[in-house]
Amino acid sequence: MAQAQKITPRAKDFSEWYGDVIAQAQLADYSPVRGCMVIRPHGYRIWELMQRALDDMFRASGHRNAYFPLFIPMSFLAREAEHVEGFAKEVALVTHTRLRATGKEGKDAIEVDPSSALEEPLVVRPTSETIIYAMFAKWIQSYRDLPLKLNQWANVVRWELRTRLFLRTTEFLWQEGHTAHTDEADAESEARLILEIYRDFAETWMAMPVITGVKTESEKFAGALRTYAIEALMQDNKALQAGTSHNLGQNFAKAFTVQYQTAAGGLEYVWNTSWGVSTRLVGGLIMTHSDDNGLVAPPKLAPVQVAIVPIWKTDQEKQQVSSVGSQVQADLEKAGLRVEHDLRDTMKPGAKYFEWEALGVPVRLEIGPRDVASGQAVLARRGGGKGPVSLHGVAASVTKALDEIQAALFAAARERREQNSIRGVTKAQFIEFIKRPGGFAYGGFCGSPSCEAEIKQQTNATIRVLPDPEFRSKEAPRNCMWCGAPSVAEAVWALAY
RNA sequence: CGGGGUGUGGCGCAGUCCGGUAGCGCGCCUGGUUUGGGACCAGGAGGUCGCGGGUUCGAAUCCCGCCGCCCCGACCA
Repeated sequence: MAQAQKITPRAKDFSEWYGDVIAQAQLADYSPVRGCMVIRPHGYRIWELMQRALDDMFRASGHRNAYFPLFIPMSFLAREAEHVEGFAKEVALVTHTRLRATGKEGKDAIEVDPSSALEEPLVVRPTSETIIYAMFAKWIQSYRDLPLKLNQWANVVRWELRTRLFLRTTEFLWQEGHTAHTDEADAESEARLILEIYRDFAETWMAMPVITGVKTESEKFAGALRTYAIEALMQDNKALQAGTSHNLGQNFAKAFTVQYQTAAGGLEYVWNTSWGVSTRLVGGLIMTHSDDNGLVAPPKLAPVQVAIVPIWKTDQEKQQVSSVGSQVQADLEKAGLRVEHDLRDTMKPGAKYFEWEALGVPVRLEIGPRDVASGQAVLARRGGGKGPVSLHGVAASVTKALDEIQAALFAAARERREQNSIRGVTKAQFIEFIKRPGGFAYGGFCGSPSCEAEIKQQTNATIRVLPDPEFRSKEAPRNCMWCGAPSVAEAVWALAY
C-alpha cells in the first residue's frame, strides 16, 4: 500500500504528530465506537512481542497464567470502599441480556427487551481484584497454599471521557498479576520484584529509560497500601506512567475474607499484590523514539527488523538480485531475525525506503546489480547512516547493527531525559520549568496532601513518584520546594499523560 | 453540561453567501514505459453531499429540527 501522506512535524504539533505516526505505521485505527481503537497487525505484533518477553519474565519468577471472567457482580466492586470510589465513575454495566424485534425498519428494528433485566447488574471489569480475590478465598486454606502467584492477559474497560490511541482508550489490553502472601514483607518484596521486572523490560526491550519510585497517597491505586511505578519521559517532556505495582496490604483480603491457617494453627488474612502494564506501553514506545519520518522501533520489539529492498532494471537483473535477496533472507532468518524481502514491482525502491522507515524497520538492506557483482549489500540504519556490508557473514553484521541500534536508542533516550530534568528546584524555577521546557523536576516535598494539591491546581504538575534511592539527587533537599516546610522526601514532578 | 467549530468518493478539501442536479488533489483499478531515495503517460472505478422535514419547477446550497465528530472549559487520572 503506497502512500505519501505527510507526518506533521513533532515540533509543530506533538499530538498530531503522534496520531500521524500511528496512521502511517499502520499501528491502530479509530473504531466506530467512540474512545475505542482497533489495533492493526503491525501494532498488534509489537504488543505480541512485548507480551512474550514479559510473560517469560513472569514465568521465570514463579508466576502462572490463568483467566478470570470479563463480568463481575456489581456488589463485588462495592466491597472495598476506596476501590469502588476509584472506579465508580468509569465502569460499564451490563443490565440486560436480550434484544427483541419491534417490526419497525432500520435503527428501530430492535430494542432492549425490558423483561430481560438482570437482577444484579454486571460490571465489565475495569480491573479484576474483586473477582480474583473472591476466588482466592476459595482456593487458599493454609499457609501451604501460599504464596499464590497468578497473572492474566486480558482486556479491561474504563469509560474515559478523553481518549488517545494506546495511551488512554475505553477498552485496552493488559496483564494483571495478582498474588497472595503470608506476610507483609513477602508481599512487599513481590511488589518490588515486579517493579524491577518492569524496569528491566522497559530498559532492555523498549530502550525506554524509566525512574522507579513510590506514588504519593493521592496518586496511588484505589484500595492499595502502596503503589510503585515506573515513569518515563516522552519527547514532549510529559511523563508517562508505564507500569504500576501495588502492595495491597490486607484490604482486599479482609473485604473478601481471604484467610489462611498458620503453622501454629492461627487464622490470618493474606497480604496481596497486584501489578500491570498495558497497551499504553506501545504509546510510550512511539513517543520515546519516533521521529518525523514515522515510527522508530527498538530492534528487540520491531515487527520487522530487516527489510531487504532489491533494485533492478532488467528482468535478468531482477532475477539476479531477488535470488541473492532470498538467500540473504534465509541467512538472516536462520539467525532468528524477522525479515521482509520486498519484491513488489509496482513501487520504486525509493518509495519502499520511505514506507519501511515509516513502519519503523531498524535496518534496511539494499541489494542492486552492482552489489551482487561485488558480493555486498548496502545496509541502511533507520536513524541514519548507510554503508556496504559483505554478503559473507551478513547475519553477523546485521545482528551487530541491530544490537548497536538498540543500545543507541536507549542511550539517546536517557540522555534526553537527563537534559530535561532539573534537580533541586526552587518554587520560582519550578513554575517556569514546568511551563516552558517541561520535564522531570526534582525537589523537596513536605508530604502534605494539601500542598501537593495546590501545586497541581496552580501548575497542573503532579508528583510522578518519590524516587527510589538510585534516582535521588546527591544532596537530599532540606525544604519543600513549594511551601518551604521541612522536606520529608524528594519528589519528581511533571506534567503527565 | 457550557462555549466555539465542523460534517461533500478511502483520505484531505473546493463548491454553500448569489439554488440549476457535484469537482479537485492524493489513494485505488487496467495497460504500457520505468526502477540505486517518494516514477510517468493513457484509460477507468468509486459519492442517497450526516439524518429527517419544509420552501421551490428544481436544494450540497435557503428555512426548521435532530445526530455525529473535533477543539476549549468543566469533570476525571
